[in-house]
Amino acid sequence: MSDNAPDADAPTASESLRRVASLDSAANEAIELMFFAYRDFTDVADRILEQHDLGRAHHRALYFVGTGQDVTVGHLLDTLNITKQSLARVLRRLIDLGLVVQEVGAVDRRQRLLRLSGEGDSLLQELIDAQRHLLREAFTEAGTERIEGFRRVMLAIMNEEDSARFNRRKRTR
Amino acid sequence: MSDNAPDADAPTASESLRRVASLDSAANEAIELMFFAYRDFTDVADRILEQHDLGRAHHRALYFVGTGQDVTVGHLLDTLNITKQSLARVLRRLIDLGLVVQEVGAVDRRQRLLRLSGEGDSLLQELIDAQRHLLREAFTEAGTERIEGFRRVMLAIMNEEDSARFNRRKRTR
DNA sequence: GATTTAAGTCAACAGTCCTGACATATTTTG
DNA sequence: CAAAATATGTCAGGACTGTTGACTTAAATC
Repeated sequence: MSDNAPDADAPTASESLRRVASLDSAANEAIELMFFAYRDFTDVADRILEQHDLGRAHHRALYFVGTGQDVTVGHLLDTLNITKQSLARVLRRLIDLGLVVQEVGAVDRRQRLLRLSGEGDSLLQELIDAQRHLLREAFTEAGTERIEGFRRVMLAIMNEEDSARFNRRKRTR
Repeated sequence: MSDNAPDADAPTASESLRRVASLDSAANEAIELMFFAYRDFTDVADRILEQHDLGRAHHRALYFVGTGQDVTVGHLLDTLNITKQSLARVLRRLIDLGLVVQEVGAVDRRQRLLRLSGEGDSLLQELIDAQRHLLREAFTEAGTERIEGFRRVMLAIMNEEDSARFNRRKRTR
């Protein structure tokens, strides 16, 4: 059922115990894998952000503004799951620095459509390049045939709301 | 080489271009996988921590104190990559709450060996259970044969220092 | 015209991280 | 043994990111 072995006979009690135990120990290990891998993944971006006196919050806003279409403040609030105040502070800084520009929505003039300036885009590209480079190397080191396993597990870790958001974003681009 | 096709002949220029491009697009996708998966992974713990008025920093300290042996303040500083001040504040709280206890090192009396109280341990177990449960479900959903791909990629994402630390911790337990 | 919605703003507070400086106890070293 | 190094703790102060709650403005919708 779960693996593709032709189950000639049902798993014995001890076998299924072993299976559960190994799933548990893999999960225990994965707790640490998540911690260390995520830390090093964010580190490569943090080093670039530091040079511009920006933080992770700016990175996230820049990212979702730059990779989406017709991104409004409301969309950003939804995607980032933070409050209007938190976002406002971050967005204000990005706008003041000239990295993000706003324009009044064509359909709904209450909306402020956000997009990156040329400068904002080159910073974002620098950040994406750094993380993409790290991941490309990791895929090569792990073996490209392992990418699919990584993908599927990461997708399964995400909650429904986020995997829906993820797929929506993918489709839209 | 990278896929399991019997490479009868060397890859053409356009093939190797395609391969690089697909590696890039997998890496682009992975940037978002990391963001959303990590957020949901930490969320399950955050919900528990909230009930105890503790934050992520307390979680991390609790985790590494509880899963290591003869953990000193210095070890914790190394593992967490934060400053003494940051750790001190967090540790003070955990000690005041009676979740962590200190004892003077037997070999080196300058050291303070840290360990969890019964209460600290049950909180840690609650946190680990929540994340382990999420990961176990994810492994099952993705298919247990995909765990190895996930593992290897995550390990490869980690920098050398952290993968060394990771392996050291594994061996020690 | 009244209500709802999108966005911006003010004030205040909390958690977590940082730097730099300095104190104490203990171990190691010359 | 005295001096230097190490492990820990602590003080002061600053930065960033997140929170809640209340209020305003402008535009869309009913």
